[in-house]
Amino acid sequence: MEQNPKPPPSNSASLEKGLALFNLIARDRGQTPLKELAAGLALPRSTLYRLINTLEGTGMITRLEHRRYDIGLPLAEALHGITPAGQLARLCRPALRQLASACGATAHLGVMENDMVTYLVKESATSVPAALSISVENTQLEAYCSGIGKVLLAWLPEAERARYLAGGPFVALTSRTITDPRQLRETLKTVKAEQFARDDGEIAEDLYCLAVPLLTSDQSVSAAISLTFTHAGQKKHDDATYLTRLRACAAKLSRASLATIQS
Amino acid sequence: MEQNPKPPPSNSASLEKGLALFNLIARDRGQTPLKELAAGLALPRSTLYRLINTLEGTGMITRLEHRRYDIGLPLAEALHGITPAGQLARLCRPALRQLASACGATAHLGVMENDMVTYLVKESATSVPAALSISVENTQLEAYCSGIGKVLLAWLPEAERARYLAGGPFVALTSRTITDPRQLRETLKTVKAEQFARDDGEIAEDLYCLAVPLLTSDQSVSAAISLTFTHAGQKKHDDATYLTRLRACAAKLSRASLATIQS
DNA sequence: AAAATTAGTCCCATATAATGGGACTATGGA
DNA sequence: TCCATAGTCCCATTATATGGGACTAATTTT
Repeated sequence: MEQNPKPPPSNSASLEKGLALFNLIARDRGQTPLKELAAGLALPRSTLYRLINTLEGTGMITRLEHRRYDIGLPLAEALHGITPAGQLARLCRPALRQLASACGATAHLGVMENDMVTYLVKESATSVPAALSISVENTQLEAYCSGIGKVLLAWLPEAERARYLAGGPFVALTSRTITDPRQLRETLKTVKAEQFARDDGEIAEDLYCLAVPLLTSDQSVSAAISLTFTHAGQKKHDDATYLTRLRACAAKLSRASLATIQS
Repeated sequence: MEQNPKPPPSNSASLEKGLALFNLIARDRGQTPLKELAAGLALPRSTLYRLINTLEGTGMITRLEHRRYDIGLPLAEALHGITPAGQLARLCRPALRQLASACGATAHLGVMENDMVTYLVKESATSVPAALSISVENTQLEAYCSGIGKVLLAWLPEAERARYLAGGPFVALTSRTITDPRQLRETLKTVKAEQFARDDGEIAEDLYCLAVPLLTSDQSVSAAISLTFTHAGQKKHDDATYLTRLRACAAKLSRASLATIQS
């Protein structure tokens, strides 16, 4: 019941056990008594406490009353200011920059927040065309009319998507913007089937954009990336070429979000 | 060059090594190439990479380009929303509640932020006397006129304290408020010498308060705790009695902030 | 208040599992 | 294209994590 690629690549079992324990504590935050928490790990008492003590000694966890444990203050200090979104941007930016430069276009990374797309990264090959000033890092845009938005919507759980589609109205930003919920639903179906989204002038007349998801191990989507061109501008190749590059980039980035303690 | 109490209480060496490595990465955030970063740990390459891979496999770290490593996305997600102040409050609250109840008074925990005291915890034995409504959790009060403020000022590095004292004016809140920087400086000297601060009606006529520091292993101060009584109210014992309890509580809480990876 | 249960520590013989030397391959800079 | 260094893999050795169990401390029950 391990992963297919490589059973155990090369690891340190006791480190892994200790981290698994830490992971449990970090998620539980002192709600559950240790015994119950660690039941799943099936560690002998002796070993369990040895690990607990080492974790505590290094500041990863603190012991609170009633046999409960919580994240340690030193760790909280070391990780102060770290947010999932910030970290995602940090980890993905170099690859997006490279993608943008290789394709002579603008690359974006976005996530869904309150039914809007938040752009976390924007990297451009050269100077940004004027039309592209609509997207700014750490600001939001509507989801229904952008490539990234459509990808994120397409991978949403069905219930969520239904709620979103019912929540219109979808204002037309250009003559090509999809404003009919039924048509949007069909489009999203296609997006999911084809594993990419296209925005052909739906957000601004002269913008063309291709987007693909960043899939996690459980096939859910954490974020999406896109390549945007000005129509007038330099779309030198056909969609397939750009999609290949986008997907290569997505695959590379997905690896970063893969890992978590299993079992 | 270990701690005095117990040389190595009982630990898991490989877990410790792994966490020491993680600690370095978490503080460095990909600025330094691995080799240089881990130089101090003196680990053989083989072992170093085994640890790195295990850390990466559990989502603690991510590998980025140019032999650099950063905090992993899964960890960032697990620890999202955790702040040092929040964690400090969380860890200390139970002990302060107990202290308050045992002393029949109100207990506070505060830290210094931008020359003001931020109150992170406020726990009262019974219903809060009206005079005590001045302090509210997560809001700030001036430092120069409160017990906690004076403790925090007293343990500040000399340069910082000088800057603070030069930064007046110190507005009188009652007839007893210390408003003269020179007198305040003397008071702080006494506070440091006696290891506690007293506020006798300096912030509000009928409030009496005793405060002690939460010392970390390096003798710096992260926070201070206090007991506040209404003068009219129930100060049943003399200062010494309350100070003993305050200090016992402080000692207990200090342990929580002690740990960090040592060299 | 005493007895019983459970948490947490300590010790130590054993063998498991981390170690690290070294060969090998990938990567990336020049 | 070459060279240096990063990173992987393998394996014999033994250092080190393991876990049983005795023991103490802290809680809870009666």
